[in-house]
Amino acid sequence: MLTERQRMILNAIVDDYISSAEPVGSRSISKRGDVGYSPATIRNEMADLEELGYLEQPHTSAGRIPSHKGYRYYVDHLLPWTSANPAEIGAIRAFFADKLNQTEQVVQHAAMILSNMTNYTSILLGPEVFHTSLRHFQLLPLDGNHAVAIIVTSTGQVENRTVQIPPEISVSEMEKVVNLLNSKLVNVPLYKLKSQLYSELAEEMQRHISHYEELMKVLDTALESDHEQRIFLSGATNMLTQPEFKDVDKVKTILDLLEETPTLLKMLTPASEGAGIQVRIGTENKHEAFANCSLITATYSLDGKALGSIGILGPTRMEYARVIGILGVLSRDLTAMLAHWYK
Amino acid sequence: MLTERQRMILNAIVDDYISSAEPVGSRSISKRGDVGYSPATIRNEMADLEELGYLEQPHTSAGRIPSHKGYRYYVDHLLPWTSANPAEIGAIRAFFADKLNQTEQVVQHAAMILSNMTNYTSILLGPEVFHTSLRHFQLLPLDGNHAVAIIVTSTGQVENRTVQIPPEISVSEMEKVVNLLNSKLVNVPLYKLKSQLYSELAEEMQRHISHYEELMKVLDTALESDHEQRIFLSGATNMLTQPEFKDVDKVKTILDLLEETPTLLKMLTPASEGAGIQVRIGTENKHEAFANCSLITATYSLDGKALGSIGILGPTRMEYARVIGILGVLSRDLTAMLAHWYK
DNA sequence: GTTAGCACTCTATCCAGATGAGTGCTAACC
DNA sequence: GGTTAGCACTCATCTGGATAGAGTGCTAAC
Repeated sequence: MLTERQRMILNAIVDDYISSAEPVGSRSISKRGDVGYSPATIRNEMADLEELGYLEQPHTSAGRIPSHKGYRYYVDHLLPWTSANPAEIGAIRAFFADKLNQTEQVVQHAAMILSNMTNYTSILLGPEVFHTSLRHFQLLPLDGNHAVAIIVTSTGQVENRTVQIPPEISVSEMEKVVNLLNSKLVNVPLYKLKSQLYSELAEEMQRHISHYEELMKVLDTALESDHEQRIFLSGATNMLTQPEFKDVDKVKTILDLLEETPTLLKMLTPASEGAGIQVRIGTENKHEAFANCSLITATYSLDGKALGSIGILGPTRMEYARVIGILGVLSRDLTAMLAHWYK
Repeated sequence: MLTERQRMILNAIVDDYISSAEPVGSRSISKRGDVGYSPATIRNEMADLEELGYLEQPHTSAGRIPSHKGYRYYVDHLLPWTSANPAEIGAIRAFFADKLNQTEQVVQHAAMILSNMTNYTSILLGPEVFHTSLRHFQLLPLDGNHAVAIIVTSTGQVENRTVQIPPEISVSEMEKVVNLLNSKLVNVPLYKLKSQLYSELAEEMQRHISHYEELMKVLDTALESDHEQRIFLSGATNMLTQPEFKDVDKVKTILDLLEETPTLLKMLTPASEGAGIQVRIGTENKHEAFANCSLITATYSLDGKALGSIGILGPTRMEYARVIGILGVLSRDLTAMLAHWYK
């Protein structure tokens, strides 16, 4: 258990280090207006805090920098969990007032806004497939052999896929099948579409429709879920402006990881439903490349179900308070907008 | 006019520098098996080549590096314009055999293949809007107030956009209009859709349809061409592995430019139709940030019209021969595949 | 409990000299 | 005349030592 003074000093050190990226010494802490102690006193406390594991010393005669444990304590106990400041809130609101477009575009632009505002890297996960269902299915013939299968989801996303139509299947038959699908599969979650197709419709189709085999093959590819979750990245190069990443090799491992969609997906998937804003510091992110990074994530939702998430990636020395404020406002607004938009 | 020996020496220097990224000296050229002259002779020629502007010296006692003019000469006159080697061709072919999906996915994956094969950054421009026309238009109601406008193009791309439907417009009226559009606007190039709507259909609609004003507003947004051309980037971080970009600041200006879609678009748009493979060296790219980069582009087409283009961005010291070979094979195959796919 | 003072530690920076790659020039060679 | 060996010269880079400065830990005084 830390004393009040230790908490204050730890707070001051983290704050200082966040803005300077240099080890902070006892003198500079002592000189701050809000700290009424001499450097010597601060030094004693710093030695204690180091022994407790909250601070680290790069070398004997350098100042202290917060350890991961120190950041963790800072985030959990010292951070002012304020909302974003009015100017920032204004910018976010203006963005939503402006862009009442389709979900995906909003999400994409939100990523840009975020990275511009924070100067960190923003990662957005598009509306999640698991919680969306089929609203409408359609096949548009392109020519004799091909058609576009169009799937409209409950969140208004449109997925499309070109399929090959065997010549022996007639247009009228195709139409019959599409109607059947629309009457039976609407409101079924996307990821269940295929199993549902086999369990509920196969029998009926087999009775009424010729060329059953070929048709099923077409539908199978049409409903193929390449619904890979969409990931929108913005401001990846902001990493390059951080002094801790002035080493090209280090930054490369990070940027490479950012190009790996599956990894990002795993990272952004919230640990527990509705956990609100999560902060993962340094090695708490499972990846070695992110050992010196922190990731702050929030989710946005529709009908109380998490639809996607928003993440900000920066150095462990990150402006936690500000980012958390902005993320909070944005995720709330995104949720509100989706609710209003899709009732 | 260069002598044969000068050409050979220039060729050797460029080759050497491409693989080493270090200024090359007379001795190392002399030691190559295919050059039968002593360092002194080479030095004399090098001095001449420098005077002619083909070589540069970073400082007095360093070796020579090719100037932009030198690279240009190399590309125009010395380069073996061979095709890619069998292994590379095999990899490309395997990719096309595997991925007979929709155009956009193919393009996206092609970008990845390219950057992996070359270790440079690949930039692909998706099928171009100017040369595609409307194949089918459709409005799918989502709820009382919204509908998804779906535009299928002649190349099989599907664009979609959510629009707001004023309550006073009835479903049957909407259907009438959609049918009208499909009968009158099919095969009209996308970028002409809106003007055509006003010039050819406005009058007829005004006569037959109530709520004309509101309807036009809906159609106007529905046909809005946010057909921003799609750009697929891959391997942007490969830039970081190049020794000439070990300076974080330099690489940042490049990566930042890569995030600017409009700039890339301008760069990748071919200077002249059907120009085949183009090589832009250093400052020939209009942007300062690319002063030390070269961009090699090729186009792929359908019915003889350029549909999109493929680009490889690397340092001016780039493996021109190899990249050109690979790009040639890929653009031909992409063209062939599109032709086969959409007849 | 707090603070001033001081010796100590360690890094970063600067400078001088050594190193070596590579050139340009001259003179000799074929 | 073209080619090459030899040599002096240049210049970036590397090395090691000296120095400055930031910051600590400890002790003693307040």
